[in-house]
Amino acid sequence: MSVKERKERERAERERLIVRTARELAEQQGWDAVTTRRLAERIEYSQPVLYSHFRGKREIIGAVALEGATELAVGVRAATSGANSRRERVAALARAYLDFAEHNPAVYDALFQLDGGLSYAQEDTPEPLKDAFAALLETLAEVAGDGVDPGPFTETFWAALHGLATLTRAGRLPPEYAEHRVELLVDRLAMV
Amino acid sequence: MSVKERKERERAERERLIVRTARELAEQQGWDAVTTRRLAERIEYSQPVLYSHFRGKREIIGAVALEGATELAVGVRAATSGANSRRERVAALARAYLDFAEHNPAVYDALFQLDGGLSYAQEDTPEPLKDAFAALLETLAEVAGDGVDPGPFTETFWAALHGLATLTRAGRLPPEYAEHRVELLVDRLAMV
DNA sequence: TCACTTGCCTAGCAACGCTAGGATAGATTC
DNA sequence: GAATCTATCCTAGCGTTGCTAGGCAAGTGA
Repeated sequence: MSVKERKERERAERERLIVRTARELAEQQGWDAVTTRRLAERIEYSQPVLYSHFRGKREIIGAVALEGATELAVGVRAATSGANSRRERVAALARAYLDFAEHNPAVYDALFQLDGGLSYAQEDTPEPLKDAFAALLETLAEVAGDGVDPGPFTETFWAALHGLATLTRAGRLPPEYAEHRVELLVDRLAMV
Repeated sequence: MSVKERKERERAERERLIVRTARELAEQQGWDAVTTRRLAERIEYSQPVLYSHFRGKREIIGAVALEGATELAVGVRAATSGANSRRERVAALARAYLDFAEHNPAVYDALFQLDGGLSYAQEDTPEPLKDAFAALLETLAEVAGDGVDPGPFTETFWAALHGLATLTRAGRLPPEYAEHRVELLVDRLAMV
């Protein structure tokens, strides 16, 4: 049975290779450059191999998104755990979120801009996505304010961060006041 | 010379037809369905005719975006002009913005999600885009708060609205608390 | 009437996502 | 050790995309 196990291991390894390569390619040249042909060439297999691991390009994007969600959650928790006041925690959360979006634009797109075939905000939502939201909720719940439901409050704060992240990166917002905008968000939205 | 004038008129008319048709098709079936072939068929001309008006598909998206920017500005100004208090004006602005995004998803995408080849937040930014931002600024400047630059404040508020609009429509936010989220944004961000 | 310009269409290119079907290499059986 | 069977992977190709070259025909001016 060890032959079968070895093959399964190799197969899993190749799947990780596909996701990693897709991510690298997307970060280097954008998702438009991630074609099935180019991706296949980079992993040194033929195109149809991709389809033995994923239903299609969409599912590959989804796999990158899930990887990103896990990292985002880790990043946010790491940033907030080092802060001592509620105000500092919220600011750290905002900066960690925007940093992630800035330094991993392709992954961020896979998560929140592109169609990766994932379901959001539902029962069958994949665990990494739920957990990323939970990471935000943990810090934001304590600054929602009296009588304000932490869920919708987190959603609103998150939406604001998402707007800043996407509009800034798309060149729709001038970069000079970036820090000022974050301060505004933290000081006004959070009840600290 | 009247022959030449007639031809110019007809040409301008056909250009409007292209933009209008692209917009209709995009609203009906999404931008993915707006292929040059389908678009050409709908306007009852051949594909290359499109390229005698626009450099490519991107520029057609850009044209739809500019049309949308004008309408968005009109909508926001109409909504705010009917409100009597600062609080009401900001709330009306937020609702008008989100209504526009909800009822014209394809146009909204052309404006803020897709690449229409337009430049934003710069000197050479097309007038309709500048004016749409100005429409937001007019109402939001009066609630920025003491010592807060209205520009970055408007940018921040806008980003929050944009986040709500896109995440809601993409199914990333549950629809049930939509109104609650708007209230939060208005009550907290604006100094009313 | 003839030349010329203008405007449009047919046909085709390279690249896309995805798939059918055949070849080959390895495991299993006798 | 030879034969068969299975699983794995590749070649080739389909239909579609954005975009363009080249030719035809209708209308303009001499």
